Amino acid sequence: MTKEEVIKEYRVREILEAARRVMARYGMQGTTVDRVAEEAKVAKGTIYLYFDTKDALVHAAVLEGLREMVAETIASDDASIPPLERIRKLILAQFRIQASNQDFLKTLIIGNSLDIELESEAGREYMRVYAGHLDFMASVLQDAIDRGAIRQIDPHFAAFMLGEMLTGSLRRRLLKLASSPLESDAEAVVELFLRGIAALP
Amino acid sequence: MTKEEVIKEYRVREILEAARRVMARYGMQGTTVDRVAEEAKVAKGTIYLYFDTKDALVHAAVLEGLREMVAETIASDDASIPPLERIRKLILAQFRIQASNQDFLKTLIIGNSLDIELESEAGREYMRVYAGHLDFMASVLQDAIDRGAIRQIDPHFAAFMLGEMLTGSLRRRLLKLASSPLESDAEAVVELFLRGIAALP
DNA sequence: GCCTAGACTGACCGTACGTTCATTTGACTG
DNA sequence: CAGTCAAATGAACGTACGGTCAGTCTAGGC
Repeated sequence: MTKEEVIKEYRVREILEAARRVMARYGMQGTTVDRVAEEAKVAKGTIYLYFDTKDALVHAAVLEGLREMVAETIASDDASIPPLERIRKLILAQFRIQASNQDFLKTLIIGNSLDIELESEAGREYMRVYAGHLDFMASVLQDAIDRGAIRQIDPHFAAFMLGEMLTGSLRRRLLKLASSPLESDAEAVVELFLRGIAALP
Repeated sequence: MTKEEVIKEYRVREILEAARRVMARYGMQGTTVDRVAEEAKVAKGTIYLYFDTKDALVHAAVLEGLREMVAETIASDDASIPPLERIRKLILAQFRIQASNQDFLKTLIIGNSLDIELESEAGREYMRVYAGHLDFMASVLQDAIDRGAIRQIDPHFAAFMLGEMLTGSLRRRLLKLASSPLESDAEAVVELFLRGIAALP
């Protein structure tokens, strides 16, 4: 009984890891059951002994990946140090964790929705539109820096982060994680960003 | 000649708008040529008179949508007002623009990579993991607020934005928009975020 | 009022991929 | 060593969907 469960758990783990490797290599669209089977070195039918559908397989693979990352974050926490230092440590820890899961996260963060290969004409065209927008915002920030209105900061970095906060606000709303009116989100982003880039006193 | 071009342009516009509506309703995965044809009230073959492949169609539809939004942003800019006020206006304008393109953006921002229906058991499970993580980060921030180490700010909002900056850093790197070492990004995020939530002097 | 060009149609085709299941394998038992 | 049975296999199936093309329709010229 226990032995069989060990074997089963081992198989499941093998398959889930293979699924994440395939996802990382071929993207969400290119992740087929055939490829996962080949990567896990089992027959396609075997996968269906452990997962009802392809969706269930992908679901389990992603969920396990996320759970591991969340657990790692919490494990790195130390509530005994001063608040600001604690926050700082947590941010740095999450950077480290994300970096070591890059390949897996890649499929969840980019490529994903558009099945866009970055190195394709289509991909480059999207990037041109996006980069043009970032350039514009960065130039506005650079102007503010030149006039001493905000502190010295990499304007492209700041422009990108602002964009992330903006789409993040929309995402938060769409995910139903925010019930407050849109205006208060907008004000909060203005506040957070402007303070973050404020000129040194 | 001119008349034919007008007709052609009209058709292309109709089809692209239909494509965006289908994308908004069914998500990227559920966007089929049959559905776009039905939505545009033309036969499937007609679409192939104007676009070589499905990818080209989707590409054109998304690109046009993005370009319109970028153009609207720049149109709202006023370089004659003081820098901080100018940045503030731009942020608010982008909130407005994003809000009026919600349905279209939805497919690009969420759902997308996982073809996850938010109202499914799978979707809820992802959200539980994610929300748990946000709760943890928010509790750390709440602790800092209670101790007067940072200013009064909605801790869930701040936790979410921090998460956006973190995944944003990774995204920026994967998009090859940043060449700087990971560590300097991490430091810059710490700086931007901690200043943004800093206690009032 | 016929004729032609070309816009438009939608039935059809080929393929990729998720899922199934009859058959084989091999570990354990008596 | 024969028998048993669950685990594993992979060929075969069904279907959804991108793409095609032979046929139909219509506007404009003569």
